[in-house]
Amino acid sequence: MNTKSLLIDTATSLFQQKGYKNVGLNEILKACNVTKGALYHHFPNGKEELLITCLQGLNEAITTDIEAIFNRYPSAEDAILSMIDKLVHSFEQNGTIIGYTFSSIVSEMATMSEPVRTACNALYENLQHLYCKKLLTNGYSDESASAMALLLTASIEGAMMLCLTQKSAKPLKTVAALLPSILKVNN
Amino acid sequence: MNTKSLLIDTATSLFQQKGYKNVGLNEILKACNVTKGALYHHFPNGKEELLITCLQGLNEAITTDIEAIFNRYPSAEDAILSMIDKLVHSFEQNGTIIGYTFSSIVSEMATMSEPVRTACNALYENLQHLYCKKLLTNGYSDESASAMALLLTASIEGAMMLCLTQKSAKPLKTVAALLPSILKVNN
DNA sequence: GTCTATAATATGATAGAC
DNA sequence: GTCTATCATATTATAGAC
Repeated sequence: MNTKSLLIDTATSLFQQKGYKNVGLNEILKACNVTKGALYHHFPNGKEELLITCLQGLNEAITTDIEAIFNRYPSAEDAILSMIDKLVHSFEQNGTIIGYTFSSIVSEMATMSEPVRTACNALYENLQHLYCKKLLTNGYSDESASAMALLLTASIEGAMMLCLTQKSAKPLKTVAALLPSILKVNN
Repeated sequence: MNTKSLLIDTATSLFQQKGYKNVGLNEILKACNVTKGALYHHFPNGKEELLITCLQGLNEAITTDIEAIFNRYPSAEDAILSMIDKLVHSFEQNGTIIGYTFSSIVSEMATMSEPVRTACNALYENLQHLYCKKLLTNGYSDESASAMALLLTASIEGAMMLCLTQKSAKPLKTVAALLPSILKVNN
């Protein structure tokens, strides 16, 4: 893998786990054995530019991943439950946030940097768009699909935060257990 | 107000708005005209001790506040909607997180400091306990009340993050609009 | 209990050789 | 494109006078 991709991959993982400010450039550089000179060659605007590139990469990766899952399950309920299940497993394996959540970055940076806020917003909008599309194929109306997509995004992200504070995947599982009846309500 | 309370109030507000790492000691000190010597007299263990004290104070303030709202509305639905409404208004007025959300702190610190994680966890558990109690008086079973309390906590906290990235209170309003039917599902 | 001055360190960023 | 050495600054924390 080339240096730039290596930097992005390493930084993405660290940012997701520990947030933005908690990860120093030196930590990223050491983790992937790249020097400061190389980093500033690829990202002239430094750390923040690296973060935004990470968020954009994450956006593409998440889209690919979720679309693959959604294509396997015709039913929106099955599809979403399978997606959460994947989230639960990765949390239980790694003990940290990986995958479709980036709450650490959002809540830390949304009020601090406008370009980062925009990148985070694009990510959430894409996520909601994917959910929305799936719900529409399952007979939801335009407005109830979009409202439900927002609720899904919010409750999954919120549950992830509870998982972090509880050091347990239980909150995510509880939300998953409630979803079937909630999904039926608005359809 | 005495110096210690002043420090706690100022720091609580700044931490909620900008997170932990984004707020330097100097910023807190300057905002309330207190010197470093005074801070370290009251909080010998420095910034992290101050944060934990803030979280504990927040816990009490939130309990008082929510209990007051809940006492005004016998119906769980009315009570929770009124609570969210208060959140919406304070977001629209201030443009930042104030009140019952502390996602910035949680997601930033849960993986970094065990004492802070514990304090955040206590906060969420208290929140869920309050919701749970209210739902129980409205005829929910033990288990469906506790599951619903978790969903409420997660979806409100998640919606707050979407409000931050969208710079709009709409996500919180959408969640509020969906709540009535969701609350009916499990009761 | 509060003040100022200072320490020790870590941060992001830059310059210039190769 | 990558390296090392260095800079300027901000961070938390401490010491000691009052």
